[in-house]
Amino acid sequence: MPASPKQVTSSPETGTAHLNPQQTTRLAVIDDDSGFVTVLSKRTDAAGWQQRVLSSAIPPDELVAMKLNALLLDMEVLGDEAWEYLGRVCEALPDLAVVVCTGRSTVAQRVRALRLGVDDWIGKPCHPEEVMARIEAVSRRRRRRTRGAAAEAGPVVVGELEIRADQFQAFVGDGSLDLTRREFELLQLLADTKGQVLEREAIYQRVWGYAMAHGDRSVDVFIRKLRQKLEKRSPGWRYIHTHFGVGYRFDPEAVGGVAPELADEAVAGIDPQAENSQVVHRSFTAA
Amino acid sequence: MPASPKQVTSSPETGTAHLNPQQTTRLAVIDDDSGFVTVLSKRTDAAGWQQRVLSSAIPPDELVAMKLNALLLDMEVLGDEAWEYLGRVCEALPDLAVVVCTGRSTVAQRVRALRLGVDDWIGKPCHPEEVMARIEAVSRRRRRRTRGAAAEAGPVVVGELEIRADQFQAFVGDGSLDLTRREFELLQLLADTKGQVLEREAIYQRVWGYAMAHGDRSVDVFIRKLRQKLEKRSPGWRYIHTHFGVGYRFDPEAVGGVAPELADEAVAGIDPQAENSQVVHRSFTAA
DNA sequence: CCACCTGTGAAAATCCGGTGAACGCAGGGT
DNA sequence: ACCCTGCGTTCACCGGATTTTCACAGGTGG
Repeated sequence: MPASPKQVTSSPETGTAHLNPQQTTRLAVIDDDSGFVTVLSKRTDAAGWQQRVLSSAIPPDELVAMKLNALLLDMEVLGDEAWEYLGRVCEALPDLAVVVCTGRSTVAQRVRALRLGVDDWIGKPCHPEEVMARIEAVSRRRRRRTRGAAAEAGPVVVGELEIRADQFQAFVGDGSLDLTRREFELLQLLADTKGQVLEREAIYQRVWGYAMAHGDRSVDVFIRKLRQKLEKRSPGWRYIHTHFGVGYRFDPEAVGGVAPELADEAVAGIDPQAENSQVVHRSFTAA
Repeated sequence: MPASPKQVTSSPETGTAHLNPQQTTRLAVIDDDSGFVTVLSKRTDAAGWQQRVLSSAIPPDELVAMKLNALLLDMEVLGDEAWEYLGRVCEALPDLAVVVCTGRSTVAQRVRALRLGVDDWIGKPCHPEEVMARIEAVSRRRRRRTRGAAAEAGPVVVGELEIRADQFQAFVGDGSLDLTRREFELLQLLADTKGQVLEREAIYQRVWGYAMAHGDRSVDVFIRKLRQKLEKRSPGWRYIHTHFGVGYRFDPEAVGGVAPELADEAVAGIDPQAENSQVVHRSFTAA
């Protein structure tokens, strides 16, 4: 019970590329050219990649469930809906590395695909080694980006909080907030963008790794959990502010349990009932 | 007491129909193939990219100083030190998009370059459009991550107003106007089209995201709310002008005892432009 | 002076975000 | 193999914030 560090462990990498630095590549291949697939598989296995081969397109939702890092596909197996499918996939999983490897193509087709969100286009025939190198190159940026921030130097301190990326945990003094992975990732994102108002979609996108479905309230729920844990360890500080109709903003501010001059008001206002919650940020405009 | 928890506001889907002045691409090209460079430049200029052409390698330090987004280079002009140079550049500027565009090459060379940190490798001859599309594709990921869609450029200042897209809010000095989301979007649209007279239908279409029903007065109501909040924080300035029978026009002008001549000037400069000659609003101020 | 428009207030209808709780899944332990 | 527990997702409900809708008053133009 006492602050047992629990954290990480669990949960396989949530798909979010955001916080999975070190992780083997999880690749899905949509192609029916058995020769090509076989040869490629041999290499990827040797490289320790996890791979799944599909002989036809599958809905973006299922791709999400696979928690992939990269997707390699041949336009030919997609048939007529190829473009529309590419568009949907790239939109739903903006963080997924999408590489097309297909036969003959025109400049116009390649440009169209690239503009649609595809990360690279390779013509067949091609060497598996180059395919892998290109997939790595595409994945690299994301990894460097996210990892850079994470493995970063010292712990980040905001307000009374100490966020330790190396522990996937946050502390107040020596007490752990006991955040789950998702909670931690959310907190880290917020802290990284301190002061900015983030829309729910943007938060979801960056923490969960894929597009938020209309009406999903996960972000709200996690914000609540975070607030609870923050309040528990660091009462007297307000960290997460709600911007009605927009999203949330992280900005630590000591809230006054202390406002002597307004004693009466304050005393009256002291309602022990935690219930109040109703944060209501109202930042600027002191008025 | 419930006096006024107020905050920003909301608005569902709608969205964002605004144009986003995406940050321009800053590209450096290291190549001595004048024909290629010329053709490419024509395209990049047309696309609004900022570009610098170099006929030989320059030290990474100088590349840093140029604040580039992308670097396009031909292995041939680098000579013997090509590999070593690529390595240094990729290491020194991890966030720079590095694309090689060169003549014949072997799989081994391409793989080597990609593993070294190069983001893409294109063989010459190639179509400039594809080169651009690939550079965009490489830059895309980083851009998405670093700046959410909203954060774009700095705050916009008009009159006494400061419109901060990253906060979904407008300020006068340090005081927030306390705009709701819809109000903010309306203000943003107006400010973006400063000086133009917008018809109600057009405003509705762009802020609400769908066609305005006949007889809907929402736009009028929101204009009133905006005017109230603007007046409250910035008296002495007139921002929204009514064009009878047409719509509204945003144009900040100091009003009041202070600089009459300025006001005249401004009014005079306005271009009626409405097809109906009749218009000619003349904002009833002066008196 | 007569149609039209636009400015206003306020009531009515919606939308939003905070909550508490139920579900389903997966890992660990027995 | 089975049960227990932690975690992430989904729902339904509720009070409060925001948007729409209305009816009327004041202005504008011809």
